Amino acid sequence: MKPDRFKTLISEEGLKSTRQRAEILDIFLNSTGHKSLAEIHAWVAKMDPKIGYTTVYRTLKLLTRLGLAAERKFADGETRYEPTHEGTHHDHLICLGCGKIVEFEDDGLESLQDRIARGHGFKIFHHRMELYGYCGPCAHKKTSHRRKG
Amino acid sequence: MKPDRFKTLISEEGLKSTRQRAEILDIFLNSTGHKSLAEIHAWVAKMDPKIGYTTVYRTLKLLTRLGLAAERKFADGETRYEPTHEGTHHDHLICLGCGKIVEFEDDGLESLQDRIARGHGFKIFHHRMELYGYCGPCAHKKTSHRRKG
DNA sequence: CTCTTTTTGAAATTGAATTTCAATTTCATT
DNA sequence: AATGAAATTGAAATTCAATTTCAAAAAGAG
Repeated sequence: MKPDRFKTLISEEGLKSTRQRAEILDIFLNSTGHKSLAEIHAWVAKMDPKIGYTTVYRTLKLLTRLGLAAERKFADGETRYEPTHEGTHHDHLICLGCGKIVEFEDDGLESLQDRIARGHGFKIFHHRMELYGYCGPCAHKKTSHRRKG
Repeated sequence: MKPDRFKTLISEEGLKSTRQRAEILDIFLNSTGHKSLAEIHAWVAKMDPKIGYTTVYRTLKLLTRLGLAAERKFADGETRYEPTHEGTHHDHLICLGCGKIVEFEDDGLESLQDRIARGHGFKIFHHRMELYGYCGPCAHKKTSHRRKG
């Protein structure tokens, strides 16, 4: 997102465009995603140590409200933020070995959930689907350690 | 579960069978499931006000370790416990209106997740799938309020 | 430039989860 | 039934992330 677009977007909300917000947005949008508040703050602080944790917290909440960020909470309980420009809807594969998080999208899953919901008389608005296991490299490491077990 | 079976199970673990543990287990197994620690403690305290919150907490952790309980964390962030005698594997439908939680099991979902994981080189060990929406009655209420909207 | 409103950042607060520790209870052994 | 080591209990303390408070600083409309 261009700095000017953010300025416009934010003033349309009746909010003020500040150096802190611009810096945090810039760093956040260029991050890989699924970062915790502490991680994002660490990055921000590296660029500008004057920016406080609270401001990063509030800015991420703001970005979430504006639809630029999404909050996620996986099994480890940490709140993570991902930029939403990464494609609108997706679910996650999470490696129990190295912690890698992979996004995926599956139409079959979407229709299956609708079918399940209908079967129970529910109308679904959103869902959460996370698959926990081992990615290729980690699965391989585990297997080779067990060799001849 | 019979009191004696629990006594046996617990002594096999090298642990001690106490009145508190027996009472908590009894109340827990006869609950509807998906109850928070505070809710379970409230029930327990109703039967025996001397039993402390910490003991309920520790006992539920213990039951989880023994495989008699399962911890769940839905979108509201509260940790909930369900007795595992309710059928081993299932996922959840959660009503955004009344909070009702319905369990479901779907073989198609299981095979689909395997297919997705394989496509990304993952080996899956467990997953989390929650569908959020409105149950029949709540969906109906919402619609009728909107009538002629 | 001025004034009002918003934002910032450090510190304080909240609230659930977890740990501590002295007193109590269990239970294997007398 | 009595003993004593080891586990358990429960109240209080601690932890830790999330959130709020509040005085000082910054934004931006006029």
